[in-house]
Amino acid sequence: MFKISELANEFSISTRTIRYYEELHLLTPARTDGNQRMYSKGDHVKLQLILRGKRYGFTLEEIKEMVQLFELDPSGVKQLERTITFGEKRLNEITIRINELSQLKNEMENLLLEFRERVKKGEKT
Amino acid sequence: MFKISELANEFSISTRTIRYYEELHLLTPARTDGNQRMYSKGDHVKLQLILRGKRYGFTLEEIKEMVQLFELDPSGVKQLERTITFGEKRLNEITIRINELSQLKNEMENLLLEFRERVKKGEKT
DNA sequence: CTTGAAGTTAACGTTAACGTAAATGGTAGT
DNA sequence: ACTACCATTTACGTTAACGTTAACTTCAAG
Repeated sequence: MFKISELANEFSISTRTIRYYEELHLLTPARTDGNQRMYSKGDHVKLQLILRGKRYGFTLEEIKEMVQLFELDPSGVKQLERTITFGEKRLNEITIRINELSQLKNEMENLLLEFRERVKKGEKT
Repeated sequence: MFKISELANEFSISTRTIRYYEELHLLTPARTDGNQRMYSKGDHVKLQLILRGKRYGFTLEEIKEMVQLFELDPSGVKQLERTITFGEKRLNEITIRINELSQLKNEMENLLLEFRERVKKGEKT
């Protein structure tokens, strides 16, 4: 169990941000006797997912869907199948992103090689 | 050479967006006799880079630096070395992102496997 | 040479994702 | 019980990244 400031410190975000995620129903911590938020290990994992999602430009709304995917315990098979379909879509998007990023990486690597060549020649002449 | 609406259509963005990128000095198209914007092949490439950068959550300010990296033709060796250093930093960031994304991909794949197992069992009993 | 589509600048509007401040309540150590 | 610090809600403020509107100009087709 974590207090809000503990999470904030660990992830280097503000408590406001964490409470904001609760406003959007991305997190739903339990409360203590005195009405203070108590975050479980599961909340901790969810917050990690949220922050990771943000780093790839997903909106909080999109992240909400992904987080819900991780917390769902669908009972009916119909619901399960819809969940799988949605998950596969997300997975495809992510695969595309990985490929694009790899391409960008290659472009930058080539660019840097060119530059290093130029430095060499500049030094030798 | 492209007109602004041609670029907008090709990339499915608004002309306002393209002009906004010019406000931020991300693009600097030439002008026709009648003061209309004409985009070169180089501008076309830059716009691709900008949109790709956006998909990974980079801000336009950050993208500006990356785009400038691609258009720089540094003459002095000192400047070249600084450019390389900067490029290497960016490259590291991108590598980290690729790794994180791959991890997320694995997690989702496992999740989907679990779900598919559950569907199977649900069908068989 | 007119006419409609597409271009221009300037300026104000909008939304997501928080920041910040105020007023107040809870908690832990002495 | 006092102190210092953390928590709470409410509400207004801020910034990036455009959208939208207005008032006009330029281009291309007939």
